[in-house]
Amino acid sequence: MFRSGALRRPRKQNVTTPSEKPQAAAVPLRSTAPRTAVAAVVDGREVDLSEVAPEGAEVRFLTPAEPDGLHVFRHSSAHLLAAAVKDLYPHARYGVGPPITDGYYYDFETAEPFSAEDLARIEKRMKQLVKQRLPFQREILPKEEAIRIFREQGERLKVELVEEKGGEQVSCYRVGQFFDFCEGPHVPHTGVIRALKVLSSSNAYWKGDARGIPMQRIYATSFPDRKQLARHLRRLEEAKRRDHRRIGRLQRLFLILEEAPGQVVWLPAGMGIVNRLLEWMRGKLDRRGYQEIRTPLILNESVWARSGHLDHYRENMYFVEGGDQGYGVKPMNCPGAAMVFRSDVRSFRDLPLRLSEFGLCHRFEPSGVLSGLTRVRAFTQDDAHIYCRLDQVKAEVLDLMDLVAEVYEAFGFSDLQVELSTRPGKSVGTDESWEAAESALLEALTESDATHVLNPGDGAFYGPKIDFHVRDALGRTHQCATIQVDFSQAEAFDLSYATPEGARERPVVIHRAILGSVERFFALLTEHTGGAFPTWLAPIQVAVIPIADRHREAAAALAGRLRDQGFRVDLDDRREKMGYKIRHAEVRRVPFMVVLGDREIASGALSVRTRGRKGARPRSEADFTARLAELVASQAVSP
RNA sequence: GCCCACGUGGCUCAGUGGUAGAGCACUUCCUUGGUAAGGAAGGGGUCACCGGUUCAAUCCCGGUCGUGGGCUCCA
Repeated sequence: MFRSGALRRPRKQNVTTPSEKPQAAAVPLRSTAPRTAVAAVVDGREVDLSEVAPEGAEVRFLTPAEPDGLHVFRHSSAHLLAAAVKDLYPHARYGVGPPITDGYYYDFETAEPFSAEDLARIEKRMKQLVKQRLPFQREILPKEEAIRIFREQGERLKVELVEEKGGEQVSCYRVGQFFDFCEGPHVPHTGVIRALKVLSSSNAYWKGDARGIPMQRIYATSFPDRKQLARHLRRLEEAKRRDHRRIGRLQRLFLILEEAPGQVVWLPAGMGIVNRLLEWMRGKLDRRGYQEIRTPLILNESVWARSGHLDHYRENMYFVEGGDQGYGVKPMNCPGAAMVFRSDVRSFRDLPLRLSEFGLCHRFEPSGVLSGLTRVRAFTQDDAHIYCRLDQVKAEVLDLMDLVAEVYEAFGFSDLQVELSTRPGKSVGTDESWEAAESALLEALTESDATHVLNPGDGAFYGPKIDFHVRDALGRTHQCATIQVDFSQAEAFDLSYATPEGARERPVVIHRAILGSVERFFALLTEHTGGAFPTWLAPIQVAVIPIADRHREAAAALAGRLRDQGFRVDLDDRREKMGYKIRHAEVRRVPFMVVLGDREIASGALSVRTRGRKGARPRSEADFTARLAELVASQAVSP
């Protein structure tokens, strides 16, 4: 518990609560707020409902139904979490506790990490505090006073924060016995946090500095009602169910060997999907004037010295020796592409030169960040380098945006978020070229009607870029496609082309990946579809299931006919019950199951079951194959 | 890389200081069955690896490797 001195309220004369201001004759916002409001925006400033709006002020109320309101709600929940932790573990010093996507966390400095039992206790305590409907009370006090209080309480982290961030007057909040440095606003009382769940704990560092103070972070979430919480928890379950590592195991798509951490072993089923995916991409690239190349996996160190990787990327690279020469394993495909460009005399007539490469890149990632197919040490980039003039950038980017949309829509990803990142502090290239490139990107974005977010100063040192984030079936976003302008490569590799006047000029390079890493895209697609791959990609498209031994011959004949038409068919003629085989196919998410028994043989029709749908419908073989062919040809998203 | 947890048959996981179990999967036999698991029998594990403590280690301790979650979305 807090020592008594710390508990004492700051003396009255030091406190300026809004209600004590002269204009306090007016009524607090709360009295006119809708029931679900958690805070208000008065003239653009977020405030507590206990505050009073000045005459004629513009007032808007925030509810958890909107992002800003939910933010306040979760922020208050974080305070509640810290309050519970301080009740139960008085020695835990509290750090920071912001709301995050889907919840909030709070960091504590403790000797011992929190166990699962601790988390359960904390959740229980939080719920007790909710029942008490404790008010969130704002207190404004002088900086020195706040520092004194936190120092008395032994909260050295808070002292540090107040010293760093506090103005002359410092805003703090009290909820029950818990007192925290915080700008607010907050919900009126803990009672509104009706549904909460403590999720997990893990390690973090004070201010994110791995050399700094280790902290124990507790993740939790909260909602204004239990239904929403239940829905969220169901979604978490669903995410687990769709985990590409689980499905990869179940459907025998890929392996990751202990002997080769961070690298993927593609099994036949997964390899087939990847191959079909890449063939499909190749078709698109052909039509858009790309020329595919393949460059060496390992290149002499001199190349990496020239490209700058040796200076800036060394710790992420693998090196090998051959003879007395040192070689670097490529972490990116750019130098190879640059050498292809340089291998011939280029003229302005050759531009834009679009060189694509499905290049296998190796990057030494720290062991702690590896994860399934999403964070690996070896991956295939669906890369391309477009060599063009600065004035061609816009047209190329427009074409790329079109390609990105086309590719992602084909898999049912309709929600693409676009980010434009501009020149960072440290960068190469002239002011004029940056300006031209940035405006080319911006114009392309505008013309393609893409709503985008601006990330000023977040571009690469060699040029501005556009990143794409896709939203999957569970509402999670993933960074995939990227378009980057590069002013550095042409210089580093002395690339040039002949202008109409016969002069030599440096081309601008556009790097771009559409799928990003093929491995990561595969993971995304697996989780997005829950393993129910669209028919054109599915490892097995049809499971042919004979009912009894006497139907095996007809089933084999049918399977043969389907295979002759190019379909991928599994003939399940094991001596098992039909229901068992149906289940087998359903679990593997085979798009179609065709059951063959006496009835089918007599009628000549097929009984076709579609995955995920109970029962079967009769269909003529011709209809069925026509339907299959159509699904494949159109690359239908479902089934 | 750092912190925490975990590593037991192909998979999911139980378990104990006295050289190990379940379900699924697999094999064989019986069953010939109408849209998500028929029955029986059987095979399969140096309990991740290396070292230590102990009469005895899968279990306790240390190390290594691997896996998982996390490592600021800034009061």
